[in-house]
Amino acid sequence: MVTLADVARHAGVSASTVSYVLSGKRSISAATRERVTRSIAELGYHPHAGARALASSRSDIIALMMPLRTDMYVPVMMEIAVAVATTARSYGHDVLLLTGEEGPEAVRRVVGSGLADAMILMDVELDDARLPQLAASGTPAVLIGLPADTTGLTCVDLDFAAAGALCAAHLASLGHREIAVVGEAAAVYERHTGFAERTVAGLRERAAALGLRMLHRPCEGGYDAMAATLARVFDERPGTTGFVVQNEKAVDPLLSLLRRQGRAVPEDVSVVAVCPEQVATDASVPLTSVAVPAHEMGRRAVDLVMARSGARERGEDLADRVELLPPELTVRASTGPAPAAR
Amino acid sequence: MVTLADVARHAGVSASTVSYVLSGKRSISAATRERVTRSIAELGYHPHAGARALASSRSDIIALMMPLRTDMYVPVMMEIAVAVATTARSYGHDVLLLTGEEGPEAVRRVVGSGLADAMILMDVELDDARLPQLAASGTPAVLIGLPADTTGLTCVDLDFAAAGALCAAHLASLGHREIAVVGEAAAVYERHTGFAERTVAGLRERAAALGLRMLHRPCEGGYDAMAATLARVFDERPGTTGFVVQNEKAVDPLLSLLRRQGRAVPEDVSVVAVCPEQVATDASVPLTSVAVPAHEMGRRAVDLVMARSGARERGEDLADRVELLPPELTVRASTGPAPAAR
DNA sequence: TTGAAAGCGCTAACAC
DNA sequence: GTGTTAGCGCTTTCAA
Repeated sequence: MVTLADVARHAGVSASTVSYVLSGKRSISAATRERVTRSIAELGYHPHAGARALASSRSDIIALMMPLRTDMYVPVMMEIAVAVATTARSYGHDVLLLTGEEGPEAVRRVVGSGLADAMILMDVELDDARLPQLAASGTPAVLIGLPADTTGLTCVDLDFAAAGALCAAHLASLGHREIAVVGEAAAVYERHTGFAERTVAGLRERAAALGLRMLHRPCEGGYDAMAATLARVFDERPGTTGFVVQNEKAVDPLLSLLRRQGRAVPEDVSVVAVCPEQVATDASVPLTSVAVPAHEMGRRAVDLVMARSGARERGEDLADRVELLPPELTVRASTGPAPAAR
Repeated sequence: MVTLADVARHAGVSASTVSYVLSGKRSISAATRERVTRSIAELGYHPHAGARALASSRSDIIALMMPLRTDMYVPVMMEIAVAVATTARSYGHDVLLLTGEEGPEAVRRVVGSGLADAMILMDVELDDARLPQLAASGTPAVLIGLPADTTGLTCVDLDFAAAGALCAAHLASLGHREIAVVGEAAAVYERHTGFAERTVAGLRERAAALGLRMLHRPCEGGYDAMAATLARVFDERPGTTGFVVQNEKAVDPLLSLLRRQGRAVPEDVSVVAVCPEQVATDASVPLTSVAVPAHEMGRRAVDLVMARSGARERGEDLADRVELLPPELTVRASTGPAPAAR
């Protein structure tokens, strides 16, 4: 193995000089830098990660904790993870992948061993068991999602309440008076992941303000579950002309069922979705939708966690910071004027 | 920070004894082990990962390299990644997440720095640029997917050729004589990822053997692309009664379009899919399918890479090993006797 | 069954 | 602008 000492000898300088050329932490003459750089290339030197971590007590690794669950829309998780990994690289960091399986213990293990020096948690629950552990460790961390108590925490998420409000306002502006919300699986609400509730709260509030009647129904997703939900909706509110869907697995079934029932979209019924862009554009009717900005969320999470790490090294202490990304509604082919208003 | 020396002092033993209690590499009296274990717990000691890696030159980290692409079915990638992470933990290892973005350079960096001591590559292409780099580094590695030349490599994958053959045989046994294959996006074939070609090859061969006429058409997926593909198929082969789909994004559109055209599944047309179980069971008609065993692939990849690492430490050298998982066809509601045969 | 001690390769004062 | 040197916390011979 090629070591720093080998490079130093080859370049005719001391070890520390090589180290400083690499870290840029002190000024080096152009000539020396040149010689060292050349030696590094010639010998094919790579600094040993473990040795560096030991000496500097920084591993340059961010741990990313993912949920194991399957009731969430997986591509969003994946897009966040990829965004985290690529953004981390742009900061010269790598990403350690942890699954939720180990639970709070993983936080202790990874941070206690110095394996990672920062952490990003995905799919945070309102009352997440990992948070006390994290707070106690003092590790710079960023949550994707919003827990009940954000004191001392940094969080990133889509502003789901605003997203809900946006959907309600859009349908109202088209003259719809009765709308139905097809939500996530009941388990998602029971787990209190937060985002689903926040969307519904935003919808409800704006709907009330605009004088809309609104019905909210959780839905497991899939064809059969959607069929049952849809039947119930039209049974209870035959006058429903607008749908808001926040459940990727319910999108295709919903459109397919409406078609089969002879309800044209958007002539008879309008549909707005809260979902990733691709789901909206790939649907049988391109959907008017509020995008879940997965990539942006991953990127911001890394930006924030790096800022926190930097602050910590400078001895600053950071205030809580909750960053809610503003939703954007894109109008496509699935929404139009309410039938009565035409 | 609590160090090994702290534990040793607290337990009244030497540092090496603590180390050996932890590693189990030499026998320790029950009494001593007990004292040491207690001290570790009391002090809340966690070995420093960097120091350990430096002294032992093993990081206990497996690097997992994922593709960045979006034309693959993402949940499969994700399920493999989660399976890799959880299986790795059962071996006491962690997983470093690399995206394909850095390309071959990532292999050099991660292995050269001793950050990871083994590697798993996903979505390997027939002529993958990372392979020479890997071979040169001598790092224990396992590929998920099959390159053109597997000399000296360990690979895991579904036996897609056998999967194709199984689909052809199933349709033939039901009396179908003309079948159409809806494949992955053209880009997937152009990239020569292998799996798509292998499925088609297996289909073609068995179809020929059983006297089936077969048409193969790549498809981008999504509603519009599927509509165009379907029109062409029935235009060229009006007698087509069986479909094989290997494209998750085409499944729902295909079923939806057939329904709209008044072709009942499975009475008029049978459909077999090569896809994850969930896609098959969630479809509007539960699909007869050959599952892509994502979890199993991730798990086996870790098993094999750990075996390779172990062998390397014992100085053995391993022969090539290509492990093709046997496909299983599950009959559901989307296939039935060919109309003519009823 | 246990201890002593020599590194592993790098960083970061401290000198000049 | 550069060199010297003392660790960082652990593993592993070597010795007892």
